[in-house]
Amino acid sequence: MGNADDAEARLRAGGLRVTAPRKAVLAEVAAHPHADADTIARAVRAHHGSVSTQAVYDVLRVLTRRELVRRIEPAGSPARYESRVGDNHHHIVCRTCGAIEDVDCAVGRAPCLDPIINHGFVVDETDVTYWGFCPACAGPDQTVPDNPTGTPPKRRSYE
Amino acid sequence: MGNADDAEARLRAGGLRVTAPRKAVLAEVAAHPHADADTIARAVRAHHGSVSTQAVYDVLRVLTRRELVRRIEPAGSPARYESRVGDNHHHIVCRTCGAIEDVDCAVGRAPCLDPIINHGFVVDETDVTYWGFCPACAGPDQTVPDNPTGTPPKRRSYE
DNA sequence: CTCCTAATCTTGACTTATTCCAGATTAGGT
DNA sequence: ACCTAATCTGGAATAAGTCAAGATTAGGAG
Repeated sequence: MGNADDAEARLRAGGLRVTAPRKAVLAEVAAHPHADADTIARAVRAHHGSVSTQAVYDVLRVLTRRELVRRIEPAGSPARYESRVGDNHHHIVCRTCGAIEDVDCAVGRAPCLDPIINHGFVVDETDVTYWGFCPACAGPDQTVPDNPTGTPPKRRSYE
Repeated sequence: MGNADDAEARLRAGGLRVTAPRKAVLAEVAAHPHADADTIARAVRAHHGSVSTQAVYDVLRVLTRRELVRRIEPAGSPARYESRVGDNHHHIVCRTCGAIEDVDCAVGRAPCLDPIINHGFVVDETDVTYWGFCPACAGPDQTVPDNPTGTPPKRRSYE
């Protein structure tokens, strides 16, 4: 998945100028699904040249608008980015460590759930986020830790 | 709904000390569903005495933990609070003006949707957010405005 | 191939939402 | 009526992201 040439091809396909920061950001988003902007910035600096923080945000914004990446914002977490686009899949988030995994749409194509009462809204997308505990945080017996003192939740401190 | 006496009763029922800021915050959350912390703080100051910003955040945190209010965090928006709790209903959010309405759970009780593939996660809650345009922002003919220049989206600038 | 310009990138300040801290105040059990 | 843990106050700090102004550059026109 996502080497530099692939990134370049996708940028051109999206009608975007091909620049070093864009190739690098797109490649790193593909390499680190569900990473936040800061993680992506550090990965880019590690594997490619230096980039300004602003460039990373600008690039992510453009890629998101052109739908080359998808931005997700789980409650209590900074925005995350992924290069799996176009299928409206959903996410499952660990309350303890913040780990995120993809979940295929439970129902069908986007918008995959129609609200019964729509209050006159025109709905064009449905976000579904599952909350729980990942295998590591739930423990081997799959029981939910009700408060593992000493390991404060990194994400979503409420609830 | 939610006058001061009612708020006091609910605080006691939740095993919490009854204080002026708590009664005031709880009453204002009930009066302004889906308001953010700042809106609630201003409403409290307008209708009750003065309160520190910190007290409002503390109170909202405690009320959330005791499940007297529910905190929701739509992407691109500050956290919102509502006093309708215990039924895991969902929300529909206007991309243009940020208006939020309740939507009854489409399937059943919480967690109302089981992910097909759960990656070993123990899931205990499902968040569903519908995105679209409210009647006012979609226009009387219910068509989606693809970019009403001059009225930049207040919330969720991406996508 | 060279030039030109809109698009893009850089640096650095700023905003928003929220939390942390330390000390003062107070609700409500004894 | 007192005592103390819980709560509230004011102010500083933080995280994530945006804004602004000027420098650089990709890539189409000639």
